[in-house]
Amino acid sequence: MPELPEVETTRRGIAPWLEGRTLVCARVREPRLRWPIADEIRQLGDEPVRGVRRRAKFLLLDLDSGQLLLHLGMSGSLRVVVADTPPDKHDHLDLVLDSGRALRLRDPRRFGAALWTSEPDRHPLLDKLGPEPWDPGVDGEWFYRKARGRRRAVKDFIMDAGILVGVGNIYAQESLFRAGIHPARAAGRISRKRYGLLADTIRAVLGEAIEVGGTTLRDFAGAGGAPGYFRQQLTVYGRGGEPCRSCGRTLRAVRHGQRGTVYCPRCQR
DNA sequence: ATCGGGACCTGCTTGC
DNA sequence: TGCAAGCAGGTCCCGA
Repeated sequence: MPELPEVETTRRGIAPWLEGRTLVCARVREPRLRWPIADEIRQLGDEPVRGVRRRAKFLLLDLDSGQLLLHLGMSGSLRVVVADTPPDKHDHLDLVLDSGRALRLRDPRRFGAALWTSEPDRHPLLDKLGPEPWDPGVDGEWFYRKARGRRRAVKDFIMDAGILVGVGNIYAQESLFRAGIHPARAAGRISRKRYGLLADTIRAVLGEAIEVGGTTLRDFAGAGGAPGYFRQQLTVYGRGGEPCRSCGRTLRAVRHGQRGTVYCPRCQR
């Protein structure tokens, strides 16, 4: 479900309910997520929430004793609920607040995570991450240098969180279409100029998706339950076999690795 | 060093 | 209508 725009939409939705409030306790119903829910989280009590930030697709809750990291994986979502609301089958974790509300993590596939670090922003999983798409220096020249000698498909390259964070399967396809780049083209065989366009395009696509509250697929909704509206702006994702909105040619759907990929064989080279 | 593939899960859609 | 296969937004880790 969540790519960067969905995570950022979630962050904006939950932050006003958390910041300035005190976390009273955590209730763990199912600790078996991608990694077991950290013991430190179970033992939390009476800690003011100093901030709710995002790094890549992690949500970071800054507390005085350390930092709680939440990842939504493929199917995770966060809602703010009245604390005694009966949990759904897949509601694995509640962070109970002094306001009588709780931040509730739901994740049917359990690819998500709830982790802990006593050193803010220094969890091992954060250390290997590349820059955010909006970080200064992420431009055509930067991509071009990073891609030197690489033969792998540019789609895989831009989805590699060690290179750049925040580009998942939906927005990789959308960005490559808008930039006119074939998803299977070798990363090392793209010019500075085209990478410059791609860098701008990735920021534009992600930015537009954040502005409209992300993409609603299946059951994604923001923290308040409102759907995201980027779905209406998807140009290639999920449209294999349908006509290209730019040239009319039939969009091709292929499988690259294990992931579906749709592109226009005429507009993307 | 770089890469491709498998693995982790459940639920919904599709096709026989 | 029932059942199985296929597919889904992420990403770590392994072996080649």
